[in-house]
Amino acid sequence: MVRTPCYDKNGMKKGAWSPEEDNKLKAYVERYGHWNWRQLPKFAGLSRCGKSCRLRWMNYLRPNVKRGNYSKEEEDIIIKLHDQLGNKWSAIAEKLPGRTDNEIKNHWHTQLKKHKNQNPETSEVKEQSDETSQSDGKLKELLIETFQREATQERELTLEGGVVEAQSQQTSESSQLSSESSCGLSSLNSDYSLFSGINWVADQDFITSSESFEEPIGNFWTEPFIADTSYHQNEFSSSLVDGGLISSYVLCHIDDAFDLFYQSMQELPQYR
DNA sequence: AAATCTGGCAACCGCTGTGTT
DNA sequence: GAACACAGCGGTTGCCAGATT
Repeated sequence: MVRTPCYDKNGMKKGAWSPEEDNKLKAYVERYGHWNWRQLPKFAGLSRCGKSCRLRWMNYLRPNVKRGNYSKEEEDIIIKLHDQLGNKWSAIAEKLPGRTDNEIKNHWHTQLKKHKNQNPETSEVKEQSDETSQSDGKLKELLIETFQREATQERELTLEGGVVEAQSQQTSESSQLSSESSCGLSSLNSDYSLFSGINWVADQDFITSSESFEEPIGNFWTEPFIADTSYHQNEFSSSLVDGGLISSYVLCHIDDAFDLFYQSMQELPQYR
């Protein structure tokens, strides 16, 4: 099922990921964000290339990634969108929250392509008509349902995260600041010299290798996090974060979900 | 029971687009 | 505008598990 682990000439590990590697990557990204995929493995204590880390995170470790068990509705959406968009797997994945482009692509090649060949009439691109409206209606319903499910999950995460956040704030300053960076740093310029003196290295409990870093380690995590403030566009969000009620990481995902939902709705004819 | 075939999926590779210098 | 670095995308491959012979 998976490639056997091996090392390339640069000493980079390839092939299947071990649970230990998964834990390191997950812990690092959740804590510090993916501010630079190329540099990330070094700081996370992984002997992997950045691309490999990104892929593993996006397709497997990322929160809310759904695996297997495609519903009929989801398959219909994939078929419909494939008719419209072709092999734009990332674009198709955007319409199916929780599904990754890689997984959709695999599912297409292993299941839906056959299905489509067997039922060619279902794959026709229909003109704007009553039929289209009907299928768009179903699509809309599914999008709403999916969005509501995602939003519920996010709320649960928010509540859990808020408690954890509040607790960790009491015990450790660094945990508060690091969690905020999970989202904010992701959108930052990769020139991390902006943050000279930052301890980007994962905590030692995430790292088993003896690799050390010579960059001076400063007190970044106890200082105001400038970049992240630009991310919150309303006072409510900011106050929640400032108040320690929720982490900006959670807020980012909620924002993403809203954006995705809004974008999806905009593309339906009756909502244009 | 052993050998072979096939399906499914994780992961790699190479290309492209975008941003920065 | 050229050169470079990086992230992201889509095609493809490698390998395992289960099915079939």
